[in-house]
Amino acid sequence: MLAEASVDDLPALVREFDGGRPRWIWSDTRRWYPSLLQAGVRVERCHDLRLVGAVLADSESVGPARASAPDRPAWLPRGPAEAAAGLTVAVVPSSAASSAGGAPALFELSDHAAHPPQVQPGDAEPAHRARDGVASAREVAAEHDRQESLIARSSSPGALRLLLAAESAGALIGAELAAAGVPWDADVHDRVLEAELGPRPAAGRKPERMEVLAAQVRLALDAPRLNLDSQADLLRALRAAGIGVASTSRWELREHEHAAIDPLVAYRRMSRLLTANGWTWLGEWVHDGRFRPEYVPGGTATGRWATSGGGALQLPKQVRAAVSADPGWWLVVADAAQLEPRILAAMSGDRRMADAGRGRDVYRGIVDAGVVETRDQAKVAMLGAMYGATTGESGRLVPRLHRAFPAAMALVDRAAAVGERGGRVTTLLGRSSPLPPETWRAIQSRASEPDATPADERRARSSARDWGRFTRNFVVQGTAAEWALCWMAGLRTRLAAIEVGELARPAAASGAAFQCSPHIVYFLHDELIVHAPEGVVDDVVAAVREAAAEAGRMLFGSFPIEFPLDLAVVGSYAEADD
DNA sequence: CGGCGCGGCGCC
DNA sequence: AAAGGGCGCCGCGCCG
Repeated sequence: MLAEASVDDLPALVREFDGGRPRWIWSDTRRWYPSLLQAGVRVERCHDLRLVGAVLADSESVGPARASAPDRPAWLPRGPAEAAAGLTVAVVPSSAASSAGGAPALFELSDHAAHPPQVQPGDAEPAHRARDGVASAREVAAEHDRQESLIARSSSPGALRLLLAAESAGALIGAELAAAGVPWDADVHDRVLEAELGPRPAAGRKPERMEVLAAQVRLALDAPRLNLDSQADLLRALRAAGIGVASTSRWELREHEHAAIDPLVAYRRMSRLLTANGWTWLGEWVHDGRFRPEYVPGGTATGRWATSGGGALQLPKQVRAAVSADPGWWLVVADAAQLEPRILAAMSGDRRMADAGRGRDVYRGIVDAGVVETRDQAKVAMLGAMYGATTGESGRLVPRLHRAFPAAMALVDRAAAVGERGGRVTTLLGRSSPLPPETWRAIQSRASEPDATPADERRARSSARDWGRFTRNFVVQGTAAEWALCWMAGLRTRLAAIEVGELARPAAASGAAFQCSPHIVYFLHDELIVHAPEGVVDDVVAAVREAAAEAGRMLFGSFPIEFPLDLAVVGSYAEADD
């Protein structure tokens, strides 16, 4: 079935068909979903051809199947920056059709008014197709078939299906987060800024307190015209004053005793707050009591999300007091405690490491097992093992973990070895790392030529180890990202099923699709916040916990691993920060 | 003038 | 107190 419609009809189409629980197939969630949400319409499931195509293009699980399959079509956007526009389609397998194995329904949505087609007479393959992600309904259906075939012929279709469903759910959630927004109290934020920086300065000026600190630094360094914001000038002035630093970073400054250091560090701290999350940021990113950052699901190589504006992934603790629930609503703040060590234990099948975390803090468990003496040592050793530390206290402690947890350490060591050779590594569910860039290969081959110098060899070894640290971390960080996606996707489904009774005060600023029901408002790698009406907070807490337990089972089956949550029901994000 | 790399630093 | 992985954003300063 092929139906033609205008993009403006999409909300009505979705309303009509979503009750049948179809999986909507579309080119790019970022192209289609925001306008649906704006119309107050949510979809339950989707297949994001762009995101799925990106995973399949690299996944080693697909391996041989890819060689005999056609390439991804040129119209399919590659990167998140290339949002598709123009004529394109949504494909809906109706519940009846899919259960009967019949053909899906195709909807071809024209958007000619907004994006007139630029086809010149005689164009075989119009240039705007490749550029804008424009495709016909048949092309979208064909791409879906191609992707399904790759999955079916892969070495682990089940794991890959889970990953790709979670990835697509993540795309829906990313759009929903933007639509709902983080409830933000601009007055609280303003009070934080005044407490830290003093009164708001006039446009183009710095806060008085920063000027005072700058004057102290200039006096102490005997550099009356010094610009503290210029790293080069500052380094020169520090060295001229006899402070032997190689950089102006805070940790290096802190190793010296000088009258300039304290005011300089204080200036830096204030400058950071002012430029990253000051009044300008507040005016640009917070409107009507909501902070709406732009998330980029699947935006990093490991599968973690990125952001393309607003800096949502780096909200400093200083301003988290401004994240506050609407009247009659609460924030349910949950983060997975020591997610990455637990992920490593489970994916490597290391029962002793899993035991160390059962019913307690992982790092405590490592101390209790007699591996190291203090919790801090356990933490730096574990981080060092996952990040590839070779020096310092961390590097010295890692060998103790090798003796205690050989299976877990062998997994990350193997991943590092593959990376050092320039190979790919793959997460539990099948996301593979990118290959190193051409420049990296050039450095390696230079070192193996007969006339290679010791410097060439050093450079090659160093860049090989750099890439090895990346792949070492990739398997753990990437699998942790998969757990987090499954957690969040399961939570989203559960939240949608929670019945909200008579609600005293709808959260109007959350948008038509969310104002009466609990919804996720923030996500940060292993942590999320649900904005929940007073009456259903207990249901939301239970949903958050159940979804975490279910994510563990989906990834690791019956392997005895726990993913405990630190969870708090609070009025303000800052209160969750014990 | 805009683009880009880098240092520094916020988050996990 | 950093180290070792992943990011984004800011200001600076260089380049075309």
